[in-house]
Amino acid sequence: MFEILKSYLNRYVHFEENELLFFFSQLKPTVYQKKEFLLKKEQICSQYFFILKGVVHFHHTNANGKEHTTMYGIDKWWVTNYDSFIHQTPSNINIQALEDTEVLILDKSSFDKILINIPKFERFFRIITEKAYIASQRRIEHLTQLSTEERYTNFIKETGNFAQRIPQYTLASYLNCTPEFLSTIKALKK
Amino acid sequence: MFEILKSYLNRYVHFEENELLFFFSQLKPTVYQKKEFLLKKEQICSQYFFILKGVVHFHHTNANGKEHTTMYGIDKWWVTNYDSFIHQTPSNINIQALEDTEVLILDKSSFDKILINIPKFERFFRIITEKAYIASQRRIEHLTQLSTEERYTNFIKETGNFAQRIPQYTLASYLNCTPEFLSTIKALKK
DNA sequence: CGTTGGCTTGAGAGGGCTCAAGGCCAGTGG
DNA sequence: CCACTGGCCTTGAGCCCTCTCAAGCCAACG
Repeated sequence: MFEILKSYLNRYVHFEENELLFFFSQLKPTVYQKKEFLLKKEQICSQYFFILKGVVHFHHTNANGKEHTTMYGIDKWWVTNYDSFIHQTPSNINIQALEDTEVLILDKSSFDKILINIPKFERFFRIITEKAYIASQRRIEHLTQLSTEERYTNFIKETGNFAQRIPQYTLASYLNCTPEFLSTIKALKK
Repeated sequence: MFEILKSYLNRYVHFEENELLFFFSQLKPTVYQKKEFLLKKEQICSQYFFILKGVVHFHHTNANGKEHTTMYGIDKWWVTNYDSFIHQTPSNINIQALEDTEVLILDKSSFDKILINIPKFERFFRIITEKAYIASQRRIEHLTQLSTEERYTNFIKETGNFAQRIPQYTLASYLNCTPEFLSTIKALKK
């Protein structure tokens, strides 16, 4: 189970065996059933999740009462609500499993402890965060530069058959359009 | 000149005097005139900028030949094109001064050297990056959840009179609308 | 096998765009 | 020091992309 994570960690920073063992000792393997919540709105997010297998989505209900997906998390991603996790403030979003999902949980207190004990993990999490930031910037570019149809086409191109694993209404809101319009786009492309 | 940066650094991580001196020794004070480029598209971004005073904007020309501002940088911000800087790949955007702008420049090679010599800076840049990421996430929320008018009102509320320091057509593209429409919105709000 | 949630289809409406023209400075050169 | 010019902002008309609302369909699940 830790093998997946080990190869992931070593891709960015080289860790010694004892450092890895200490890190792994802080992780709690957990399984969430489909539709189960990893984090609920208003809670303070005290966990960093490494997804071993499955899919989650970040979502919240906006001012007009519509559910809006802001992000997906899949296999081999570290995910958390950064704002809530870092600042220990109430979350403005839910994190919910879209499939049965296996994760490794790192508590905020363990996270802080690891960073103090093994500075290399500062490096590791800096790099992870940089990648998340770069992805976020690309998302903004897509939202502002591409038409809805282009965003859809691009999503399919980049993620392959991932779209078949998620409810279409979540994808619509992720792409920033209505389910009806996404449906129309799909019909046009056939 | 380094006093501003010193108080900024110590806000996030406590540094010893000698660590700060080493860090400062790596920085190159520079002034860019209004309209001068800090980075041009296609160049590899090899510099991290700390803005002491002034304003810059990140922009590029999109497929339809329109200039698009993706981000502003102001006093006391660390800015760079992360994607280009981290991966040492050609930049897809320009960084250009909107006013005469004083910066401290940190080269990629110095950046790498500092991180190796003083691991505390890993912590510092992790925290900086987390903040940039959180801001980026909030920007996505605004783009997807708010109307153009709400985005404008919100921008004014959050930045005060900053809007008066920048050309309105750059703000229009930052808010993801046309200059004409932004002009209409402003007229409506009087 | 009925119910419920998600997807599709279609009509009508509107937010924001395009295109075009006019006005208002700020900067430049004579 | 003034006239000129080019860039930026404004205003308006017409249009289109995407939304809202409504109805029907289908698959999954109790």
